[in-house]
Amino acid sequence: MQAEDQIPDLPMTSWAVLGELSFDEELSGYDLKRWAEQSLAFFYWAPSQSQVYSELKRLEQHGLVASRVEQTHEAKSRRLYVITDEGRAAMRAWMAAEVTEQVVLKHPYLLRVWAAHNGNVEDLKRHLERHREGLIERHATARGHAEHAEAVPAWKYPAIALRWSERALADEIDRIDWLLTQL
Amino acid sequence: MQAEDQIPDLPMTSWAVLGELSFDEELSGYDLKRWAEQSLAFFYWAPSQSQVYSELKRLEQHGLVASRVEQTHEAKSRRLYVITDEGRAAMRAWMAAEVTEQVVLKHPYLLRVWAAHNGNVEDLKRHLERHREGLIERHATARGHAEHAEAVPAWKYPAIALRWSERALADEIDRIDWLLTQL
DNA sequence: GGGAGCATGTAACGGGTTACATGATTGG
DNA sequence: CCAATCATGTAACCCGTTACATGCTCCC
Repeated sequence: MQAEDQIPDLPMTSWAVLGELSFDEELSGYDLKRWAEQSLAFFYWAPSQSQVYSELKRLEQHGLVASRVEQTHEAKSRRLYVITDEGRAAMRAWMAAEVTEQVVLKHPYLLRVWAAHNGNVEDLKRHLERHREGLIERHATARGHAEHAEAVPAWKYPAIALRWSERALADEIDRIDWLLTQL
Repeated sequence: MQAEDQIPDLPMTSWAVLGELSFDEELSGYDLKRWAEQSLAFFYWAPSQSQVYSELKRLEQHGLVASRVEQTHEAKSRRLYVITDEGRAAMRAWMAAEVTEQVVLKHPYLLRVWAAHNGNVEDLKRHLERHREGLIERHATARGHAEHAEAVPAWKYPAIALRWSERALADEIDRIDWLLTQL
């Protein structure tokens, strides 16, 4: 009776891809990659193109997704994937199970702050300011995506995740500003 | 004249280990691992034990560190590493160069928030609350380490990095609380 | 006509993890 | 005496990236 026992052992990225398909749309590897860049990338990861395809193969081997080939035009086709009932059951079980994975943060800028006695502090400040500029942009992008998602009822939870990302980026900007006062 | 050209091409974790040795203490692989857990782990990563040893080998092959064997007791020895002048030069060049690596965040809880329509929201909330408890603990630990580091002048920058981590964890806790109101 | 975007896939590589293996020392 | 900690290392494995390879379609 324990759902956990039936959870197939997949890497996290598989769950991310299966999660995308759990929104019940028929999507190609290409679609999945682009969508991941606009949502998952903010709090999880943007998988490489080649990985999306290999994860789809893996999921299909496990019977969690099914595919068909669509003949877009005479000499062109694309493979479209849908989640199966097994896939939906796996997602449910995965959601119910304890979270065993750790939150991973790898912050190359903080590594340099930590080791700042090896270099010039003004150089480091310039690096941080450039980082800050990128964050401002990402923050605006996250807000845009969040607003977009909020307009679609089925995307309630993606919208919450994107608002979280917006907040996380705002917090990160504040902390960069704080860092600049400390250096 | 461009320092960047002379930077050996090493994975980030190598720089983390070399960075530890840049504080001019003679340390064993075991020491390095433990210290990483207490500082680097908060904003970068806790490398596995086996990796520390292999990174040290790599660094020694590049001439960035040097080692000697200390005979602790008759039948027991440990290998102690120090940074070389070349290693110090490499660290300086690395600090001056543009930061090309991306900040990596992999948040398994947010992935589940994003895909929350697949499961029970109450389950998810419970997972988040457990996560919150862990964060409270980590927050206290970070503060302790930061206070400890602040007492040592040579650890000025590690102390700043740890204070940053303390703030990052406080922000993360606030965002979890916000998430719980939204679900 | 040409460049941007659509679209899919393979192969090589490597960073990093887990598991295995071993054994001494220290403190309760 | 026994468990925890100190201490080092190897081997297998795999996730994920980069680079390579190919070719169509749409729009300016």
